[in-house]
Amino acid sequence: MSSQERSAPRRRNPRGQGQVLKAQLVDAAAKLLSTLDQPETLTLRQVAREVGVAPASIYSHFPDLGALIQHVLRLRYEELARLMDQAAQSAPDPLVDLVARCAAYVRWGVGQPGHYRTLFGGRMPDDLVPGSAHGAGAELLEAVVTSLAAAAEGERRQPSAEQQWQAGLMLWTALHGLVSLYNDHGNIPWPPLDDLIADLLSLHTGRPAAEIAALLPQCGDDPGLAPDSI
Amino acid sequence: MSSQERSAPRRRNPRGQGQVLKAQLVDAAAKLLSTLDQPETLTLRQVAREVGVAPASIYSHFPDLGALIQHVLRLRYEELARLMDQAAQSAPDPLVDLVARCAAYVRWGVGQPGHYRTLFGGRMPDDLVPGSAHGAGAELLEAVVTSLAAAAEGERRQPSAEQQWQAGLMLWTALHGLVSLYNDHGNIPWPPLDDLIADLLSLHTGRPAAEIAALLPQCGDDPGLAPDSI
DNA sequence: GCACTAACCAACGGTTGTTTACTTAAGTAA
DNA sequence: TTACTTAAGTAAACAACCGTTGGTTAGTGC
Repeated sequence: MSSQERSAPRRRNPRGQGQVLKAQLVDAAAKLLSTLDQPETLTLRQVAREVGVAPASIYSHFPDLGALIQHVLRLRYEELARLMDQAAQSAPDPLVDLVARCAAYVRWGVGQPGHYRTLFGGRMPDDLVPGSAHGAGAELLEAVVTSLAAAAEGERRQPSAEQQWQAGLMLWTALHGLVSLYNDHGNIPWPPLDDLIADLLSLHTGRPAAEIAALLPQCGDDPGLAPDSI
Repeated sequence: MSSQERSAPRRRNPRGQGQVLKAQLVDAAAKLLSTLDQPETLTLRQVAREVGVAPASIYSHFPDLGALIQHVLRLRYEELARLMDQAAQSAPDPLVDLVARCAAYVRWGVGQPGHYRTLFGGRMPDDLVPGSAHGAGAELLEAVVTSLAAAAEGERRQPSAEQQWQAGLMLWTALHGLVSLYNDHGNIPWPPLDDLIADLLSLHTGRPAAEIAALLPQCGDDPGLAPDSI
């Protein structure tokens, strides 16, 4: 697994290029976080080994291990938020917006199980997860609540603010439960993911599942960002 | 936290009472598993300290740390299954059965966050979690699927077996997401738990939330087992 | 006294995060 | 070219843990 056991003493970066190692450290930590069975067992020395550098060298770029992890998590969190916003940015109406947003959420979570668990699994100490400090993805949640409420316009009865909030919460918990169990229990026979997303959104919007399914963006649509950054 | 630093060398148990320590070890491990922020970082030496015993003494009763943890998890799993069955055993009809079962699940999960995470959080290595080896609470899931299908009898269209399975899955993911997020993110303003349960079951059964809420057993009903065994 | 059981002590080999002191090399200015 | 400065990274050590083992002690009941 490790690229180099003890091969070359590693070509040192030139004078002003100290940031190169920093980027390598971030990439390696991200890769390990998403690869490890238990992301919270990420080790400073693992990162150092992955990059091929001495453990102490990390302290030139991050004050401690926690700061490195926190930096990686912040990047992932921003990536997810950006992805959801991009998915919804050209939506012609609130329902499409909601569907695109939720589909992006689920697909990102299923596509990156390690990162998802690390961000939303509640495993990391709270002060390490960026969103958690402000309410665990509060921005994402609020966007979903807003979209859901807007999509529910024109219903028979206008729900109160509390009801809107509760409905959004329920939707988020359902999305989270779907991603979590889908990721953690691959051994049970899951239906196609898109069917589940459509079914879930159908339940929470009251629209027929077929209508939702027709609105689901294709998997290849709007990748948002190429998988270059790991 | 630890009861005794290094006080007395611990009164030795009498001749035939070697099992006393075993029970104490199980209790201590269970307590630590439910208390620790990261249950998977449970340590043999932590258990030994909690009981006030030398680390090596554990090996008289369990072959290794994994066996001890596995034993504790099996107990918790059986406790949850028994609790759900007891909650539903005197249900007059499938809907009440379903509501009682799901309410028991959620309440147990919310009442014992550490145990719930340990069992269903996907944190432990698979071979340590008893249910996971056979499909992660497959029995619980099947019971829910059955109840949900029975409760949906008399609907307009009879769903196919696949549809029943998918509906049960969706219900379980929703329950799991609710418990997980409720436990992990206490900082966001949650509505009363019973409201959420009623709302969730209302979505998944198509019945009015008020009807479900009326069926919810009171919190004190049928404790099933006293909180004696930790 | 003797056998047995319950539990202990000390150690081994390993891991971890972090610190301190040091080396090497690149760029800069004389 | 040579000397100086400073960034980049290393090596070695530290103290704290970990799971596990082998051999040992001390009480108990016959």
